[in-house]
Amino acid sequence: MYRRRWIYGQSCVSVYILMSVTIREVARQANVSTATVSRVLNGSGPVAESTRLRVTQAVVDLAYEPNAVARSLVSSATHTIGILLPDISNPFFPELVKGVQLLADDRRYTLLLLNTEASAIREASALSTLRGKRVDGVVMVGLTTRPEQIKEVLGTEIPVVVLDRAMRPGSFTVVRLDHGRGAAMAMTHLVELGHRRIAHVAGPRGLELSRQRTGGYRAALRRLGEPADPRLLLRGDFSELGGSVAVEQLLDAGLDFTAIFAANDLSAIGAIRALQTHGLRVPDDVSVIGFDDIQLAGYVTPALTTIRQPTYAMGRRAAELLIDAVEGTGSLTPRTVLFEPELVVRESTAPPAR
Amino acid sequence: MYRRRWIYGQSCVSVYILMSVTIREVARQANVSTATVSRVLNGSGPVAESTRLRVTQAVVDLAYEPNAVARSLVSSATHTIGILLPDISNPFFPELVKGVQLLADDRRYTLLLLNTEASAIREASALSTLRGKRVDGVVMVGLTTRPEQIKEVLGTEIPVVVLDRAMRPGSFTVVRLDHGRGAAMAMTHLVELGHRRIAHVAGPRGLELSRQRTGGYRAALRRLGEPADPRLLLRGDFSELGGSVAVEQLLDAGLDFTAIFAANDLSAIGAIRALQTHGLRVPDDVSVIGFDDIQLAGYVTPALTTIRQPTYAMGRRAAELLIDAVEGTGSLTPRTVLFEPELVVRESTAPPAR
DNA sequence: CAAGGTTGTGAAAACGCTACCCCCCTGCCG
DNA sequence: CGGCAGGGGGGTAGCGTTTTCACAACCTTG
Repeated sequence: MYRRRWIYGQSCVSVYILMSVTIREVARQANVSTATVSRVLNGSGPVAESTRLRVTQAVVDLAYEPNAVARSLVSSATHTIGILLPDISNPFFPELVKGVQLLADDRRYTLLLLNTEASAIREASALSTLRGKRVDGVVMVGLTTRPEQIKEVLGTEIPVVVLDRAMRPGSFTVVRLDHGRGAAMAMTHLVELGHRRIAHVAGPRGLELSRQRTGGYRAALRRLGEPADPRLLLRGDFSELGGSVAVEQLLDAGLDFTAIFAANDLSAIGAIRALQTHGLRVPDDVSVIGFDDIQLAGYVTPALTTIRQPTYAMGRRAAELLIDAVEGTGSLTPRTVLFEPELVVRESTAPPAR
Repeated sequence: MYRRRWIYGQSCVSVYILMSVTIREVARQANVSTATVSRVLNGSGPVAESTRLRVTQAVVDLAYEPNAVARSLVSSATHTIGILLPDISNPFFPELVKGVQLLADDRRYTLLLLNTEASAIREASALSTLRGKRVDGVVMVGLTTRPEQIKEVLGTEIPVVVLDRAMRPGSFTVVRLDHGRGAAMAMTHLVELGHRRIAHVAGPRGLELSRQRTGGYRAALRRLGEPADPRLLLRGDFSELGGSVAVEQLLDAGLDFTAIFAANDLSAIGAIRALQTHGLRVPDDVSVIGFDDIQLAGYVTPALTTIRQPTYAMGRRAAELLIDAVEGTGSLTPRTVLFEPELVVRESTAPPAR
C-alpha cells in the first residue's frame, strides 16, 4: 500500500511517500479479488455478508476513495455537468447557479463552472473543454453563440439546456422567463394606477430578451388604444447609466410622461437617480417600475416596484431537465419551458398626481 | 470511425450512431500509430513535418477531441481545481469565485464548484467527492471544518488554499483580509471625525473573523484611552435583522452614543433602518460605518461608508498560490497571506453634532 | 567505412476501474 | 443419486490515453 518514490534532494535521500491507494490494495488487504471489491462498492452482483464486511473494513482502514477518473473511463459517464455563463459576478447569475447546483447535488452530480465573458471565442473554447472532459451535460446561460456553432463545437452527443436566452425554436431545450408577460404585468400595473403617458427604457439592441420586453410594452399600449409615442421609447443598455441618460433625454425633450417602465432594475435605479437630481419625486411626480427583482431593488430609496424572475426555480428546472435526459428518463426534444414572472409592488409606483 | 450500436426499438431497427472518436481512429486515418498522434498532439518527441500535417488534418477531419478522462488516468493530473463555498448566492462570494476563475482560466485549469451550505457534513462529503475526482487542488472558502478533519477526508496529497477564514497557524496556507487592520481603519475614521462614544455590532460568536474585527474595535478604544463600555458592544449575526435588533437594544437602554461600527455591511444597513425608524438621522445624529463594501453599500440611502475588501484580488492570489503549488513551481508551506483593506467614505459618516 | 549519434516511428505496457465470462460450491428436485 | 440452478467469487479484457523501449534509417565524424 506504499510505493517507493525517489526524491533527489541535496543529499539524494530516498523517501517513502503515501500514494493514492487503489482497488488492488483493498482487494489484497481483504483477501479477495478486485472484482469482489468492485461488487461490494457498487452493489453489483451478490457478495457474502462476511466478505462484504472484510472489504468495507479494508476500505475504511486504507481510507480508500475510488478513483472517479478510472471509473468514468470505463463507464463513460462522469457524473459532472458543465455550466457556462458570461460572468458569475453579475448579481443575476449566482441565484441561477444555486438552483442548478442544488438539484445537481440531490442527483449526485457535480458542477464544472466555466465563464465566457460573453465572448463567442471564449464560449467555443469552453465548450471544447467540456467536450474534452466528457461532461454528461451542459447548461448554457445567457450565451451569444448561434445554435449550429454550439453543436459544431460540442458535438451532438452531449445534452444541452439553454437557460435565460431565447433560441430559434427547434434548436435546443430552453428554460426562460416569459418576458412578454412580465412586461405586460408591469404595464398593467401602471395603467391600473391610472398612468397613460408611459415611457420605456429598453435593453440593448439585438438581444432577444430586450425585444420581448419592449414588445410587451408596445403590445400594452396597443391594447390601451394609446398612440405609441416613439419619443417615449429610449434605448438603454441594462446599466444604471443607461437609465439616467434616458431620463435626461426625456426631460430635455420636454416630453410629458407620468411613469417609466425600465427593462431591468439597474436602468430603473439610474432613472430614479436622474429624476431625483432634477427635483422630481418618485413616485409622487413620476412612477418607475423595473424588471428582474435583483437584491438591490428592495434596498434603494424608494424601494423599487419590479417584476420578479423565479431565478432559483428556473435554475433548478433546467438542471432537472438536463439530468433527466442524461439518465435517459427524460428527453430533450427542443422546446421552451416558460416561467411566470411576478409583480412585486414596493414604493416606486403610485397613481399619477391629479 | 463509426461504431455500430444496436438500438432495439419497436421494430428492431439497427442504426448507426456517431461514437466519440478516439485516438486510434485518428491514427488509422493518418496512417500512423497512436503514439505518433499523441506526440503531435502534445508536442512530445520529434515528428516529421509531413507526418505532423497528416495527423493534424485527420484530427480536423474527424473533429477529434482528446478524451481528458483517459489522459488524466495516465497522467494522474486532471487540470481541475475544486472550490468549496457555503453559498454562491451570498453576494460576497461570486467576486471571490471570479478571481479564482479568471486566474485558473489563464493557467488552463477548470473549476469544480461545490457548495457546502456551511454544514460540516456537506463539507466532508464535498471533500470526498473532490478526492474521488482527483482534482489537482482545492480552494476552500469560508469553511467551518477543523483543519485535521479536512486532511482526514481529503488526504494529504491534494494541495489546499483556505480563502477568507483564519486558521490555526501552521495548518494551511490562508489568504484573507487583515480584519484587525480593517477594524482599526474604521475606528480611526470615526475617531478622526470626532466620535468618542462608539457602539459596535459584532459578528456571530465563534467565527475567527468576528473575533478579529471586534478585537480591532477593542484595541482602538484602548489606544484612545476610552474606557470600553461593554454595553456598547452588541452581538449581531451579520444579518440586517441583527443590526436592527442591536440598535433597538442601544436605544432601549438609553445609552449615549454618536457612532456605530458594524461588523459587516448588512448589519450596518439594518442599524441605519432602525435608527431612521426611531427618528434619528444618519449621519447627522448618528454615524454608521460597515465592513466588506458589498454592492448594496453604494446604493442604500444614505450611501454606506465602509471598509472594502479586495475580493477579486484575493481570489486571484489564492488560485495563483494553489496552481503554483500544483505545478511544483511553488510550495504551500502553511502561512497566511494578508490583504489590506481600504476605507471607502460615502454618506453615512460625519462629525458628531455639536 | 565502421562506430556512434540523431531522428522518426511502432509495439506494447501501464493508469485504476468495471463488466463479462467462467468456475466452484451447495442445496434441492426428480 | 445425478443434474441443475444459483449464490459467491476469481481472472481478465477492455476504456483511451501517454510513455517507455526498441528499432530502423539516416547523418556525422575520424
